Amino acid sequence: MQDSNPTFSSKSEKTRNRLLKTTESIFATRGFGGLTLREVAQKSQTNLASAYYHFGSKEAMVLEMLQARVKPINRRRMHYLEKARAQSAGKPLNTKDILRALILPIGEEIAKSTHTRQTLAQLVARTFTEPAKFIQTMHRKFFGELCEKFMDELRRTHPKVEEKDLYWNLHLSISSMLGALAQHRRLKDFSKGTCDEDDTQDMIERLITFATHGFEAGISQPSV
Amino acid sequence: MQDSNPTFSSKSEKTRNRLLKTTESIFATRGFGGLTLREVAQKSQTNLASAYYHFGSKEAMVLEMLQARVKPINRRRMHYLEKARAQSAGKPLNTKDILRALILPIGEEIAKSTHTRQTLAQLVARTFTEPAKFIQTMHRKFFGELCEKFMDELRRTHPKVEEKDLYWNLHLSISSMLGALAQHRRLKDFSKGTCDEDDTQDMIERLITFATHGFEAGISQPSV
DNA sequence: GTAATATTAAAACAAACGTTTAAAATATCC
DNA sequence: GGATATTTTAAACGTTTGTTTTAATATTAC
Repeated sequence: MQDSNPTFSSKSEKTRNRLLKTTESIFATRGFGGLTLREVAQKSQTNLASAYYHFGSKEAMVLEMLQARVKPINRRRMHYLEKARAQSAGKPLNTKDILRALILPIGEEIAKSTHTRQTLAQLVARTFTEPAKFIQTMHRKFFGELCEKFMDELRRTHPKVEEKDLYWNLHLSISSMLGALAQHRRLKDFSKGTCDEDDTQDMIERLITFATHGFEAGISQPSV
Repeated sequence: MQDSNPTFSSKSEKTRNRLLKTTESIFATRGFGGLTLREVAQKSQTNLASAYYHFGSKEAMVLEMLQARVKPINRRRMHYLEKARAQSAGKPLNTKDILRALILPIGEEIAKSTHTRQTLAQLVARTFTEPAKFIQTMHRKFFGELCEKFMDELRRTHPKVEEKDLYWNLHLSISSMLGALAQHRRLKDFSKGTCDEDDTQDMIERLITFATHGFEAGISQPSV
């Protein structure tokens, strides 16, 4: 078996990236079960076996795509968190600052291009509803650590609030974010054109406000 | 082709219901693509062709299961809404009363049995992320009317708030509900045992509080 | 340029899918 | 209880799936 992660080639990298890009878009719209390697290969203008040459299996291919997408977003989340703490001069952060660090990076990624705008919202949301085991383990691996970092920050901001309440409301905040992302396209239809689904900036701001006030209402002793 | 909806039989109704029950549980955990008729038939202790005899196709079977599940929940939602309005003596309802009517029926259904507790949360959430077209049309059919009823009530409560803001925050409220339901099982793992996933009553109350305050923070002129 | 390697391409594999058909078994009705 | 309609069963259909194999084609190194 060949090395499934060749880094020395330059030409093939393009095929590889085309495959990943197609994988992303199909996985986002139809999920793991709805994604077929033949369609990915065809829409990437290459062969079926080529996908196997580069990734070894369907699972490995989707996994690699997810990692490539999720990692930079989580990096930016940590970046925002640390930046906020640097500016706060040792004082605890606002709930809003913490949740903004959680939500904003997704908005930035969505706003990057028309491609990601249509895709990433569904993609991220899908990783949470997909039942495939490897996605769940990936999830734990990628988000477990991140969640603890955010929990630490929330504990600092709300030192007298019970652990259980913090977990629950962080959970609800994350859920609202993912739910909103997953259903993003449905809003336009649902509001009969009143709401514009393309206004990413607006959505993110609304989400942050929504989550912040929901969070603070859910903990018994709001600190702000 | 036989009638796919025989109502005069009594014995076969049991097989039918067994098929629907199995369909529900598998669809909830693995989605439409992950559901196979062979597995449904096997776990229902009957034959593959039997499923075709009763429903005609995979799509029709899942659709019938969804209708049977969603309809009573929406009925209870309307019931709560009308009850609240009867008690308010013509005055506009609180935001919380409206959102409670939206959220509570799902909690009641979840609390009904251990079977539904494990299943329904995922099931409802999945109808929103599933890409299958027939689910989307069903969705519009079942929830379109309901949403307008709730929008009417929200307009009455917040007469000076812009239409767009109402839509957005109802959207976010629904999203947070579905997101929380979809990820319900993950909370225990995520909180390392701090939170009990089985406490449905607690979850529903938290959800209502979260959504209500998120909603009211998102509209420019809160009326309460 | 030639040998070695990395990459694509075509074809075939077994397994699993939704669906159909035809016959056996069961229940219902007079 | 026999005729009729209803339900269950078993077997097969054609497709499509993920995966493997084998050969052809680019690319790289010397």
